[in-house]
Amino acid sequence: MKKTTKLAPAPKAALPAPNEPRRRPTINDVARLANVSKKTVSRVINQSPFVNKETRERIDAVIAELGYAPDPVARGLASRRSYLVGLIYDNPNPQHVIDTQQGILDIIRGSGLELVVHPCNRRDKDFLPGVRGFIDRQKLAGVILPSSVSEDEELVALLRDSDTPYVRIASVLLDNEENSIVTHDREGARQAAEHLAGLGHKTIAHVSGPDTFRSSHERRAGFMEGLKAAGLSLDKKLDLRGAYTFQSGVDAGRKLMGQAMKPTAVFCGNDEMAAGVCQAIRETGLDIAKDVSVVGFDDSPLASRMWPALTTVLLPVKATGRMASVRLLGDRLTKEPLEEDSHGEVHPRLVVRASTGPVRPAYGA
Amino acid sequence: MKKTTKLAPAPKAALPAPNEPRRRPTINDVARLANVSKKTVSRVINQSPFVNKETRERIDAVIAELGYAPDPVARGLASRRSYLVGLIYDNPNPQHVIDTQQGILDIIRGSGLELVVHPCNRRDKDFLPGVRGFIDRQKLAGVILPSSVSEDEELVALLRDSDTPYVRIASVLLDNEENSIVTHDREGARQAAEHLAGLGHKTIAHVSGPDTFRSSHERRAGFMEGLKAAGLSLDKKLDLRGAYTFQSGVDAGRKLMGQAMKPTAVFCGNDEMAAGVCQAIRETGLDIAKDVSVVGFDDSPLASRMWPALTTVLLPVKATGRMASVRLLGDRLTKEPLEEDSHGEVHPRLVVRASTGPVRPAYGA
DNA sequence: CCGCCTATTGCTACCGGTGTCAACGGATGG
DNA sequence: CCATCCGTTGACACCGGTAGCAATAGGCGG
Repeated sequence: MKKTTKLAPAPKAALPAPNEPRRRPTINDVARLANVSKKTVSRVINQSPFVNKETRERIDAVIAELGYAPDPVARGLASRRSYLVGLIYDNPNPQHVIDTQQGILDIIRGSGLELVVHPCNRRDKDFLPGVRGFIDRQKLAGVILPSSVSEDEELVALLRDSDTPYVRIASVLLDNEENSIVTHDREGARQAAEHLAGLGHKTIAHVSGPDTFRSSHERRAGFMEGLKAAGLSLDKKLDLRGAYTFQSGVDAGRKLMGQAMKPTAVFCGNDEMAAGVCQAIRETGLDIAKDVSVVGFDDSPLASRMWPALTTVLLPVKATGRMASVRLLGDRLTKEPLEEDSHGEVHPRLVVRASTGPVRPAYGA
Repeated sequence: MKKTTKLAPAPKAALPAPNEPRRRPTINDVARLANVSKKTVSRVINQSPFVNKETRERIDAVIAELGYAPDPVARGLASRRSYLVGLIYDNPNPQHVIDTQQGILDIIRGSGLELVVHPCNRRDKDFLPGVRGFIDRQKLAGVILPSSVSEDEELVALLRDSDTPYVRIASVLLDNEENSIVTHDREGARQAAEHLAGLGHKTIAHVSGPDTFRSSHERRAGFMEGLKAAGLSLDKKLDLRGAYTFQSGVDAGRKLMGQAMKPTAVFCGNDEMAAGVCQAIRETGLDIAKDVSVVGFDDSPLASRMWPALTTVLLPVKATGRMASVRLLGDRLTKEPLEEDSHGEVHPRLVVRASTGPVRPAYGA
């Protein structure tokens, strides 16, 4: 490429020192070579419409030749807005986090933006100060709030205060549509209930998530709707609360299988708990599906790897990450987003696998 | 918010506008109030030893009063080094990524550093350009390379070139000790082999990972060592290669169970494949543990949630993330790292669960 | 009493961009 | 033919820090 240092007495080199160790080109280099002011180069990189076509082309050529790329740090300082997108989350259901992350990255890849992950603990006393520090130190381009934190109004207030754009992902509409992605968990749960009712189950239990999450309520509500539509109802003894964890599923399952009124089917608020319930059922020597049907929610990898594979409600988490990114950054993205990523909502969908089957008349009541 | 143009002749306010909308304090504010130059304030925030004790205290007081925190973006621009730590990964075994991430975050929390995640695809043609762009745009404080990319010498060369500090996490020592975390996968695999041999198994199969990963070889080598120590060897027909994926485990399992020489035990290169093998075994109507023992590697959440719970080799991934961060950032961290996080290596450990049992004489050969 | 050394501190120039506003040349309209 | 306007462009200050080096002030040995 460059052929410097071939001849001994560097032939009256231009100002940049003879053996300058390959410095990144700056906007000044571009300006000099294109014979314009740096302001005009700035206009070009920012797609200002007030630049003469020829000038723009000349500058673009120089940029290409030099392989110039603007320094996001410098831009950040000058424009008071960094090129970082924040993902704040709590309660890391790892798969959920990864999927969201992946969705966001799918969208921002190539746009010069980067993703900063910032987990937090809402029960921690300095949760808010911590997040506040993060937010106003980094002057983020935007923040994405997945369901684990999207319901925290204090957090959202913080973002509004600091004038940071954000998008909330939640099971229902919490804010205005512009900055929300809605997952309609309720619909998925209804499908689960209908599926079980359709198989003839009448004694159906529910293990819900912690009531600090809206999604727990939504999933439970959807489940109730489904039952009701089938002319069924949920007995108090079959209505348990878990914590979205495997262990809480085990506990709930044991309780259910240890009592007089045993369910012939269980709908769980997520797959983790469903796996726990399955374990409890097995401990009693019963079979999944044949004796007791189990339905989960999320369609985590676990669901398809279990044996029997878990019937569950697929929640397209990755898609929510993509949508949230598009909402947040629409204009700043280089490539046009796919049409499917521009919606503001996703709809869960029942995936029938092997953990559910027709009710077994002999068993139970 | 802003109420300009309300009163006609702005009443000769002090220089900071009347209703300045709560601006973050800058180093200049601190300097002015402490009656020193900004350079001295800079010295204080950077812990320079050349500051008079009293001066330092006065400045610290002002900083506390103002709640001042230096702007990482401005610092980044001036010092040509950002306050961002990069995590580059490929082949996202989601759990692995999350654990590493979590480990890193445990360490950098509170230190003002943030974590930027940057997945990539090594098979992609513009993998290197992509990463290069990322690296020299962001001037990262450091980069952590988990096992999925730590073996890529081109990538490492890139980092060296751009003068970016990095730490590689790998199953063996690839570089110098200063910038490596070694996981000694081999030891874990040996334990697995010994465990199976100890249960009386003689016809033991191995499903290894793709040979593009060093870990595949290490795990296989450790397994062989264990077999050898027990006076056993690995039959060619029982030596299969998978791809670290669930489906490849299913395929391998079907092949194993479909051939004449059936194993009484299978050691898999990771838990995903082990789960696949379990599924294949079940498809043939056989029982895990009772008929065929299965051992995995990683101790992913899946392992403990399966039924029967999977005997596996626990790899402390989160700890590797912590160690890598300490290696990378040692001095820049606010809190002293725990002693346990300052080592450069971890050792895997066999976790015996329910998927392994004594060999069943009647079955197999 | 003076020159030199050391401990502190400040001045000034950047880092690599963006924002404001004035300047400039040709086209237009009166 | 001149004032105005539009389309373009550049000069300059500034974002909030850091870096290099000079400046200042006592303290000390000679």
